[in-house]
Amino acid sequence: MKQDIRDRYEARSKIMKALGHPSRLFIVDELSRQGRCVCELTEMIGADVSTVSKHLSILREAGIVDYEKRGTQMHYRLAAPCVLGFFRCLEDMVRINVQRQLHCLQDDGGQYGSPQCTGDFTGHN
Amino acid sequence: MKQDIRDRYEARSKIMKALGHPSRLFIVDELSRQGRCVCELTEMIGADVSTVSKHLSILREAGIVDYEKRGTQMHYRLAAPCVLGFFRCLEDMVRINVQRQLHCLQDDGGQYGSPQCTGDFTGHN
DNA sequence: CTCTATATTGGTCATTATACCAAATATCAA
DNA sequence: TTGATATTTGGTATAATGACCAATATAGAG
Repeated sequence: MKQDIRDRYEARSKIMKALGHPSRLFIVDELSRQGRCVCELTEMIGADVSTVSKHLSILREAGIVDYEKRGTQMHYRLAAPCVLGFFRCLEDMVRINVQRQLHCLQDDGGQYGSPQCTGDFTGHN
Repeated sequence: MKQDIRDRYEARSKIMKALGHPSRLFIVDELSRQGRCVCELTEMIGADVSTVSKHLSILREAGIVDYEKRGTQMHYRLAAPCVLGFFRCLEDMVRINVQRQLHCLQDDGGQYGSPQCTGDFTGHN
């Protein structure tokens, strides 16, 4: 793969990577409802404030969130609302994956259009 | 955060994580045009075949791709076309991020609606 | 059956991510 | 100025990723 093309995918994957953590997905979801300070998000997530602050810096760096200083606190908000469009797809896929996994406990599939049953959810494949 | 809610975000983030790698984003993009065997994708990416095979297993595990055995080769195809909807958003964000970075070299921003300029793209902040 | 082409899996190693604590910074109140 | 609150950054230990090579499995050709 040529370098410029690789760079393109590199830049895109950085954004996907920023969304590839449960706490960060939660933050995006929460900020889509309303802006929040670090302390509020920390409270909701239940991790150390430094951990949450670092998650926010990753989201900032990816351009997904924005912040504004308000007195002693930082008020974060969603900067790229288009990522919310991902959520519907994610939910659908999670649902389908669960069905696939259940199905694979009975049928070992193997073709297009039916479960591949190659996952490790059975503990043995 | 309660356990069941955490599990929800965990399942979603697994899918985002699967898309958080340049080669895997490339694979999704390529498979959106046409199905491909591992050997073709390996050729295009230019990595070891075992590396590409592992990338494909991650995409399979996330339910993003499907495969079918065809003689001695495995024919992969896109199983979750909805992820293609992410690409437009990614491209827009990459463009905006580049602009933000350029702008930050001149203006140090700091408020909503303007660049945050907190990234490390300058090498010193 | 044997050889070749295609894929996957296991092993190893280097790199990156993540979590927490401690320390530093900044703002506001007293 | 001092103290309290909010946030970020540095340090460190641990876990997860990612890349390659080697070994294994499978299908088709001869």
